[in-house]
Amino acid sequence: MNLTTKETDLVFSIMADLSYGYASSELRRRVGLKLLDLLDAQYFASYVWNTTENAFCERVSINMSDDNLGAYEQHFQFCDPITPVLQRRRKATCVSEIMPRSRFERTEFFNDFLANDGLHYGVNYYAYSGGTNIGDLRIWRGRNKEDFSHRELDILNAIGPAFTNAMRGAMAREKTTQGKVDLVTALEQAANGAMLTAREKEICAAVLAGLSDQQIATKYGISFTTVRSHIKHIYGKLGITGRTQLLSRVIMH
Amino acid sequence: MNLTTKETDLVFSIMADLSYGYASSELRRRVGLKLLDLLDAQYFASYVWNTTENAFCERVSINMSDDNLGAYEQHFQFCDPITPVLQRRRKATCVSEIMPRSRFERTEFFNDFLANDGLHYGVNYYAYSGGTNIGDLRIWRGRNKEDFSHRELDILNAIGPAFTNAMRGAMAREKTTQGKVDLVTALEQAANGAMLTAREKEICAAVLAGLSDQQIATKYGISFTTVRSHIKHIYGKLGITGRTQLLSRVIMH
DNA sequence: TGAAATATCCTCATTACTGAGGATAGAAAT
DNA sequence: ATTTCTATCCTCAGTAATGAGGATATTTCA
Repeated sequence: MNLTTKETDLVFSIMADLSYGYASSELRRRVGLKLLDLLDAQYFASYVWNTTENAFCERVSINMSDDNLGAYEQHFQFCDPITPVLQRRRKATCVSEIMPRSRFERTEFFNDFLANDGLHYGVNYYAYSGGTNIGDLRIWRGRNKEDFSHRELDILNAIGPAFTNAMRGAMAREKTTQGKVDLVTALEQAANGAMLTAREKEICAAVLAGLSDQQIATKYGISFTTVRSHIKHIYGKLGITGRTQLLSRVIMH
Repeated sequence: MNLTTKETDLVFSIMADLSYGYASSELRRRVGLKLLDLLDAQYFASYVWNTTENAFCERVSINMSDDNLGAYEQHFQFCDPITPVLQRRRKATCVSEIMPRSRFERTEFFNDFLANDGLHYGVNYYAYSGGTNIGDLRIWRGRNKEDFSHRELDILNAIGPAFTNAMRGAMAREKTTQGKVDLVTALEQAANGAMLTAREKEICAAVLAGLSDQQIATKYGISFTTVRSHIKHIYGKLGITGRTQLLSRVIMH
């Protein structure tokens, strides 16, 4: 398989997006836009499977009606004859690979949901991390188009693992409060190691929160000079000479 | 730019390698092998810059003599007229872009080291994470070949960011000092979000490392006022008013 | 090629921080 | 009961950082 100039540009552009460090939703939106162009498709949707609720959440969509997708989330996803099968696949899969076209077009799911928005030919890719579905790519073409070819599936399959990896990274970064908690525990450790008093720890945390000496004084209702005294003691105990060193000291041991 | 069948296969294969989760050295070896094929080159070397020792370490090489590379690590890297310049670039750069061929071929570095192993035309790519060089790709062609073309540089530049991202992930997995890596990735995110330039990211990282403005100036060999300029721009882009706020901004999002 | 972005350098006034020297009152430990 | 620790307050000299105003050369990109 060779790639045309336009395809090469799009593939490289997607690679760049996957490496940039976007948040998971922005990542899916950007990749979706470019995949539509790359695969000559018109409709894109992406969800993240929520294991606790057993449902698809965090919708990202392009060219699809919100009402229809709302209906999918509320109703159709629970009587969807194709997505659970597609979801089990670990590679890009056309709807037509798992259900004959004739039968598919007679389903309620197709007639009342997909066709409602003009979706006729679909291919899905599901990203997995350690057995957990962490996001998907659902690409659809309209009635006037044809089904996806092997070539197009190959392209999607090439991009798939890179997308999975990027989603994994994005979700790891989004795992809430991680940094904050780490900072607090790191501070606690450093403080205990250096025998900081309770008050000194408090001041220390305030410094790390980005407050100026005067702000700290106001916050704790003590005088500026008292704050300075505390900070001087903290520096002495930690063997540092300034607040920026405080951070590197606390974070990097 | 279009890609031939062979090139497409190699690009997709590299993408797969970059997403697989290999250790950093294995990652570089695999990518190196495929890049040689992709760029019609014969020699590959890759190092990771060690900031504490100010030297290139963790060699991975293909088709190059161990003796010669040993000499590079011991001696030539410290009197290398081209690599420090290439290293400062944030994109794939040919040796011929930074030094005229005629002058280059008269250097001791070329005659006693490179030509010794048959290396004539080279292109390098340096991966950066938050101002830190976390790995490189050095690709060389022999005497009987020609210099690398723009097209080949474009290909390498497309793969570059994905390689950087993969290296970042690999090193995060390998690093035991979790905090440091978290800080680096957090910085990377904040920097991307605020559209910081490469140089600004570097300065930003130095500030976070606890260096004073004067120390930063010395470290990068620029004037104190230039550092101040960069920092001023960083504050403007991030909407903050001081370095302690920078800390809380980067750490706590 | 021309515009925009980037990296580099500069001054000057002001503010914030650091280091070194105190003092005092109360709590905790020996 | 005395010492040590802690929290609070103070001055003052010196250093570092900030904000606002530039300038210029190079690189990048449309």
